[in-house]
Amino acid sequence: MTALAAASLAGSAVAETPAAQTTAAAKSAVPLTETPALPFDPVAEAARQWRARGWIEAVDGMAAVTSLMRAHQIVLSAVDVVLRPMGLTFARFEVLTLLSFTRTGALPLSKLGARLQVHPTSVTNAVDRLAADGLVRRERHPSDRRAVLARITGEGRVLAARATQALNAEVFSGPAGLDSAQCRELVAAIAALRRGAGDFS
Amino acid sequence: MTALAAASLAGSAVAETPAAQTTAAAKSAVPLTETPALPFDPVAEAARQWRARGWIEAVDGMAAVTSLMRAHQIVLSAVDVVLRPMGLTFARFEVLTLLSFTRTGALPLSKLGARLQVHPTSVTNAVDRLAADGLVRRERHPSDRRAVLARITGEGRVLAARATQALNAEVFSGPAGLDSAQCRELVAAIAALRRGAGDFS
DNA sequence: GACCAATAGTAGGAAGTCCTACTATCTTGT
DNA sequence: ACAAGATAGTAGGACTTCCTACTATTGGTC
Repeated sequence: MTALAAASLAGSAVAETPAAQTTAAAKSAVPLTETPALPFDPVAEAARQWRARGWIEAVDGMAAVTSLMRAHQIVLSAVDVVLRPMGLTFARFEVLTLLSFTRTGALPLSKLGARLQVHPTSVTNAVDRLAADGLVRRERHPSDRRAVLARITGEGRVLAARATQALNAEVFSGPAGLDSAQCRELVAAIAALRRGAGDFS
Repeated sequence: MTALAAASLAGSAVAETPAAQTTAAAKSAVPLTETPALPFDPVAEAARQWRARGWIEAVDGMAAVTSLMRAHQIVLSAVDVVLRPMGLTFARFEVLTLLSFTRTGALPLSKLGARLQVHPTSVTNAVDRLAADGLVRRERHPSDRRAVLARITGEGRVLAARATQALNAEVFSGPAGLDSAQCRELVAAIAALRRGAGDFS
C-alpha cells in the first residue's frame, strides 16, 4: 500500500497519459504491474484531505511517509526487473556486493547485519539462499564459536560483478528519470531522516 | 536490506553515540530493532566504493536507491509501532482511511488498488483481513457482477479515527525528527521520481 | 573461579509484496 | 448477435521483513 489518495474523485474519468508511460519505459524495461497512471497525484490528494480535516501539523509528515512507501515500491520493482533474470534479489545483491568489497571476502553474519542494517534473521535468510546457490559459503569463525562467517565464492564474485554492472547501467544511472542533482537532493533529505532515526554517527 | 556499506572499516571501533538514540527515542517510543548506530553513514561509504571503482555515473542513483530502501524501513517501523497495538498495519490503515474518506463508505477493490497503487492481490489480502476483524464488509457491486465492494463498518470508522489520530501525533508530526521543510523537500524529490515512473499525470 | 549478562545465530510464525495462472463477467467490433 | 478482448477478483506460491523465543558461547564482575 502506498498512497492515501482521496476517493472524492471516484467518478472522474481516468486519462490514459501515454506520455508518462513512455518516460517510464525508457528507463526500466517493463513495469511489473503497469498501474494505469492516475490523473492526479494521490499524495497531494491525501494532503488535501488532511488539511481539510484540520490536521495541519501532520500534513507534511503524512505526505513524506506516504511518498516514501511508494518510492520504495517503485525502485524495488525497477531493481527486481534487472536482478530477477540472474536469480538475485536486492537483499541478496547487497550481501554479495558487501562481501565482494571486503579484503578477505568474508564477514560474520552479525557484521553483515550491522552494515546492511537489517534484522539478524533477515541475514540468516539471505545467506542461506545465497549458499544454496553456491554464491557464498558458510564457515566457522576462527576464534568465536558462536559466530558464522559468510564467504563469497568465485561464482559469487562473478555474479556480483555482472549484477552490479547491470544495475549501474539500467537503474542507477537515473532511477525513474531522476538526474544526478535530483538524486542528490533525495539522498540529502533522506540522510537527515536516517540520522534522526539513529542510523549512524 | 538497505545500505551497501563498505566493509573496509570492519576493524574500526563502533561508537555508542547515545545522542542519536535519544533523538530517535524522542519521536518514536521504541525502535523495533535497535541497530547500534554505525560510526559512519553506510550510504556515503557505498558511494565512496562506487566512486573508487569508477562507476561515476551510477553513484548518485545507487545512493538514492539505497537511501530509499532504508528510509522505507525506518518509517514503516515507526508506523508499525503505533499501529500494532490497534491490530492494524500501514497497508490496512491506508485501506481503512481511504474508505472513510469516500462519500458512500464503499469502493470496488479495483478502485482501492488504483488509488493505493498496489497489486490486486494485495488489495484482496488487506480487505480479507480487515473483513475478518469486522472493520470492512464485502458486498456485491450493484451493477457489475465481477466487482466486489469493500464497505467500511462503524467499528472500522472508529478505529480509523483512532489510528489516524495516533499516527498524526506520534509519527506524522515530524517523522524521525524531520521538520516540515525537510518533509516537503523529501516529498518534492520523490514526486519527481513518482512522476517519472508513470504514477500519475 | 563461578555466575550472570550480553552477543551470535537459528527456528517458527505472521504479514506484506509481487507474480503467474485461471474464472467470471463486461464491452466492443464486425 | 456473437466472438474476441479487456477487466475484476481469487488461488497458490515465492520472497522479504520483522517478531518472539531459544540455544550456544563469551566475557566481565565479585
